[in-house]
Amino acid sequence: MNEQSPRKTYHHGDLRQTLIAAAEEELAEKGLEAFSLRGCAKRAGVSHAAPAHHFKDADALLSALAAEGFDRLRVSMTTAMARAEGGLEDKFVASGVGYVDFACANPALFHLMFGSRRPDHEHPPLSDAGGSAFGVLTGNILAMTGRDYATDPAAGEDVIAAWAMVHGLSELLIGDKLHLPEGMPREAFVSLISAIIRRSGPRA
Amino acid sequence: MNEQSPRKTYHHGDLRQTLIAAAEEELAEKGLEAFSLRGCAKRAGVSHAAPAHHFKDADALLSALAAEGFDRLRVSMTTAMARAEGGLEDKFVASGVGYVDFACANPALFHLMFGSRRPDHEHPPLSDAGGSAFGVLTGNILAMTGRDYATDPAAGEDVIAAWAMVHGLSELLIGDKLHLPEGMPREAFVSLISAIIRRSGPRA
DNA sequence: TGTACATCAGTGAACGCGCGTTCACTGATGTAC
DNA sequence: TGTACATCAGTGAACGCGCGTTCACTGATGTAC
Repeated sequence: MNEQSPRKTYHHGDLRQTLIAAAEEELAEKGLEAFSLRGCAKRAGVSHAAPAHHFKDADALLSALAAEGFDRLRVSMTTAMARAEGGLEDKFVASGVGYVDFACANPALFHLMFGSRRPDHEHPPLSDAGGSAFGVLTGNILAMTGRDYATDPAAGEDVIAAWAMVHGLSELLIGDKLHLPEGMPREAFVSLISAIIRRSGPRA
Repeated sequence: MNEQSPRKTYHHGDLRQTLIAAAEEELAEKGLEAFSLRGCAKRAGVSHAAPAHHFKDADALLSALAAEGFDRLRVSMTTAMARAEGGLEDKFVASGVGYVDFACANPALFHLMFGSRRPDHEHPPLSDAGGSAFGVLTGNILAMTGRDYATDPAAGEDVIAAWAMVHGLSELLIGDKLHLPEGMPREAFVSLISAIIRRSGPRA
């Protein structure tokens, strides 16, 4: 759905979801700084006043997009785990690679999710999605150490260390701060970040 | 120098530096998304056309501010190291705490330095300042392992691991993603992040 | 030391732009009877 | 099944706003002689 292909009906049908997709495009191309509701409406092929029927303002649209981002982050982590061979630690490392891969594939969205105060992170659809992604990490720590983050304060250090490591890798890669060899093969890349993520894991 | 206290002379004297300070205020209060050159000029107490004599555009001003940020980041790291007691590893950990402290004290500036494409990171004043801060980290790795990042590819993993960990901690803390206990004493905070940073350090 | 003049730094009015918001409207859909 | 009506979703013109940019200007400073 875009401005090139005008709709046949007066009503759109699924403008809400179309606007979220348009917002992702807008964000990826213009960045958060130049993001505008009018731009999203144009991409969705509707008049600039139409979005008001679905989202109170730009921040509400960005909140919905961020929630979708957290869902996709969770899926990226669990998919990578499901594909991984080996033991619990290998699953844990794979989930971290999934986290980093998501960030590298969706830099602007990742930035919205973690580096912006525009989405309302207290709003249940968003906080729930964030909590579910976080749950993948705490679940892995629980499986490896037997310590439950929800009830055992001692699990905190393991959880923070693992999260900070994958998050830092993601941010530095997105910001192109790590000058990795040009055209580094995927295999070597995964091997490098896996070794680093493993280092952040719970103590044996 | 601000709009409350009008200058006595027609010429400002040091508008360039005043504008950088004003830009930092503007950034901290409004964020990158609402940052404007007119706002900086107003804070500096000059007409909105005056900055053009010192900076080509807003991005040039932000580049100068980012360079200053990297200088201050480096100082935060080296100061923390100088104060630390113990061996090389303790110095290394202290430099990481200095990194995290800088980020927490200057969230908007940190965001400009690492999360924005608006500053020109290739411009020598900025890339040099960034390189110097990075040099503190590689210097510590060299001191601990004997491996020189500049010449020894094997040092890369240690450097990336350490940087990613402190950077990830910084971002998560700034974004208020880690729900640390309310009013956690400084000592406990330092102890927690020190343990985590130590985990990312070079292998014994 | 004075004077003339070039250059520099800051002013303030004017401009066009894209933004969010409002509003009366219209076309489409759903529901009561 | 048909009709009347309420509600919903999208339109397009209008608004005021702050933005960056341009421009002729003016006051201050530096320099040549």
